Amino acid sequence: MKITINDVARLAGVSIKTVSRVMNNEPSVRKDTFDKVTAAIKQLQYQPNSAARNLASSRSYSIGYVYDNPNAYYVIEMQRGMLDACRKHHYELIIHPTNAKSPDIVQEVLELVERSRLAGLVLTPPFSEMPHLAEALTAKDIAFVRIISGSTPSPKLSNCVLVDDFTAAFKITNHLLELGHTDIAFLGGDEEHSSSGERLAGFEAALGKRGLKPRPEWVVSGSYSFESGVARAKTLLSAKHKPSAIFACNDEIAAGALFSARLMNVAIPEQLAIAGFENSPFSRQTWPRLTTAHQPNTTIAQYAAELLFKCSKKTNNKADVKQQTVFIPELVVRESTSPGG
Amino acid sequence: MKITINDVARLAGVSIKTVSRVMNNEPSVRKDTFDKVTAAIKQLQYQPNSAARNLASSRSYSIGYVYDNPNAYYVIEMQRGMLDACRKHHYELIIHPTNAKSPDIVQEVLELVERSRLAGLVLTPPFSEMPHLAEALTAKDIAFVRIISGSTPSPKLSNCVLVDDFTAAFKITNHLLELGHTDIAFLGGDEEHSSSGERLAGFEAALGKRGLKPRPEWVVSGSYSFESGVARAKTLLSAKHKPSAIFACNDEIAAGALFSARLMNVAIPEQLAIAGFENSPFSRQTWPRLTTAHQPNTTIAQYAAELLFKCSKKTNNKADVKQQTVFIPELVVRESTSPGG
DNA sequence: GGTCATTATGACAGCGCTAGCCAATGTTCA
DNA sequence: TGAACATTGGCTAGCGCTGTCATAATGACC
Repeated sequence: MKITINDVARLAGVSIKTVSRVMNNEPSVRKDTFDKVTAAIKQLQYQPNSAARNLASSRSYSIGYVYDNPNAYYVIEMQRGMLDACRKHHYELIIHPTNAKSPDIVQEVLELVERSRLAGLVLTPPFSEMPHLAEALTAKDIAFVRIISGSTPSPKLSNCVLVDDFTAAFKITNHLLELGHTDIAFLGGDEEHSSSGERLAGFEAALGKRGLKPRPEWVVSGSYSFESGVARAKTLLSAKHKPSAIFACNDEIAAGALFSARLMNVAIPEQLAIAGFENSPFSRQTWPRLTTAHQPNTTIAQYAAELLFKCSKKTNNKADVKQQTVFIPELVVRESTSPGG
Repeated sequence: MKITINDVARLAGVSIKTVSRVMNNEPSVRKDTFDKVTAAIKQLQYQPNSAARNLASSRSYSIGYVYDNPNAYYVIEMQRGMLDACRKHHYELIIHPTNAKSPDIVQEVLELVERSRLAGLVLTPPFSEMPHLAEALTAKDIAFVRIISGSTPSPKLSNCVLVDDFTAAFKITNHLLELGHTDIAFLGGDEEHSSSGERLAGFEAALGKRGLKPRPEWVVSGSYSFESGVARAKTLLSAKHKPSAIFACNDEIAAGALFSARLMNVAIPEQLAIAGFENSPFSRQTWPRLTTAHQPNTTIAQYAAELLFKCSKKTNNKADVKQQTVFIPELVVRESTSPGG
C-alpha cells in the first residue's frame, strides 16, 4: 500500500539512486530526468519516509522554533509563517516554548537540537538578541536564523531577518506630525528589548527632521503592558502641560493609554491622538480603533525559515546567504489618530 | 560521541534487545534487569534516536494537534499542555493549523496523519465536534482524543476530555445571584459551538433553581467577539428596563459589553455587573478587571495528550481508556462584579 | 528430582532510505 | 577525433532501532 522510492524509480524508468538525487536536490541531474522523476513522484503522491531519511542521512528534516513571549498573537503568527515554509519544503516544525531567563538556556537549546536532530533554528527576541547563544550555536555548527530589530544590514548580522522598527516608528511619528501634532509623548516598552530603543530612535529622528526635540518628561520608559500604558498615560494627562498625541511602543500600551484618557474624559482623537505598534487583534478591539504599524509577522517568519533551509542545504553555497532582507512595518491609520479612520 | 543503545547495553551488561524492552515498557523484564538498564540510561543520558525507532517500528513517536481557532491564547495554552506531556513521554508534537471549514478537511487530516506517521491526534473544537471526522479516524484505526464541552460521561464520548461549561456557567450565574442580581442578561457565543449552548443551559439552571426564568429578550445570541459584545450591550442598556448584570459567554464579549457600558456612563459594577468566561489575559486588561471562569487549558491539553499516549501504546489494554475525566472551570471573582474584587 | 509451563533474554534480519564509490554511458569542446 | 566532463546506474554498506523467533532461565508441581 505504501509507496516507496522503488515504485517511483520503476515508474520513472530510472534508478533508485536518481530518484534520491532528485529528492535531495542534488546537482548533476539532467532537466528531463528531473522532470520525469518529479512527474512520477506527483503521480504516485509519493511521500518519502522521513524516518528512513533521517536515519540514513543522520540529519533531520525538521527545524526548531524556540520562543518565550507572552504575546500569543505574535507567537501564533510566527509559527504559522514557519509552518508555511516547512510545508513547502517538506520539513517539520518543532516548537519549543521555554524560559529565556533560565541560566542553562544555552545548554537547553543545544540539547533540543541534539535530541530532535534539528536541521536548524529560527530565533526571535529575546533569543535572537543573545550573543552567547549565537556563539554557542556557531561553535557547534548549528544553522540558525535570527529575526531582530534593525534597519541596516551589516556583516555582523549574517543570517538575520531585519525588522525596521526605526523606519516604522519614523512613519508613525510623521503621521502624527502631519496631523499637526508637535506635542507628542513616547511610551516605551521594556528596555531590554532592542525594538523599544529602535522605535524611540525613529521617533526622535522624525521629530528632528522638523527641527523638533522630544520633551524629556514625555519620553517615558515602562513595559510592554496594558497596565503600564494606563499608569503612564494617567500621569501624562494629569500634568499641567499635556501632550496632544501619544506614540505608544505597542498596542497594549496604547490601549492602556486610551483607557486612561477615556476615564479622564479626554476625547480621542480630538483632544488626544494615540498610536500603537504591532497591529495585533488587540488594536481592533479598542474604540476608537488604534492607528498602528503593521508587522507582517507571518511573512517575516516564513522568510526566515526559507533562509534557514538555504543555509542548511548542502547544495547551496553559503556565500549567497549572507544577504539580509529588511521588513518595514506599514503604517495603518485608524480612528485613534484620525477621526475618519 | 553520540550515545546509542549499544552503549547502554554494554554498560548494563545486557543485550540491546533488553534495553529496547525497557525503553518501550514492554512486559517480561525482571525488576533488577529493569533497574540496571534504567540506571545505565540515566548515567549515559541516553536519548533514543527517534528516526531509528520510527523506522524500525513503523510507527512514529509524534502526535498531532489540529486547530483552527482565532483565539491565540487558547491555542498557545493548549499546545503548551500537549508539549508538556510530550516531553515527559519522549514524543514530539506536530502542530497543524488549518481551515476547519474546508470541504476536504477529513481528507486533509488523514493525509497529515499518514505523511507525518502520527501516533494520534488531539482534537479541540471545532474538530472535536465533527462526527464525520471521528468516524473517518476510527475507520482508519487512528487514535485520537477529543476535548469537548460536556458534563456527563457517556459511552458515546469515549476518548474524550470533558470541560464542564454547564457547571462553570452555573457557578458564575450563582455568583451573580448571590450578589443580589436577578435581572441578568446572557450574551451567547457562536451557536455552532456547543460550549455556548452548555453555558446557556448552566445559566438557565442556576436561575431555575431559585425559581427564576431568564427574560427572553435578555438572552441574546451573537458571536464570540468584542464587537458583538459592544453592540448587544448597547441595545440592552438602551432599553427601558435594563439588566443589573450581564453574563457574557466569553471574555471578549464581556470586554465589549464593558466598553459600551462605560460609554453610556453606566458604573461597573455598581450599576451593572459583568462576568466573562475563559480567564484569558484579556480579562485582566480591562478596567475593572473581569470576573470570569478559569479554564485550565494547559492542564486539560496535557491530560488529553496523556490519554492519547495510553490509547496508542501497545502495552496498555484499551479497556481502561474509556474512562472520562471532567474538568470544571473555576470561578474567578474580580472587580467587574464585586467592588472589592 | 524431573517434567512441563512460563517467563526472561538474546541473535538476527530488516525498516526505507542515503552515501560513497566506480563503471558505463552520453555530451561537449578544443 | 579525442579528451574532459556531465549524467546515470549499480553496488555495498550502513543509520539505530524493533519484531520475530529461538533459546535459556525460572518456577510450579507431583
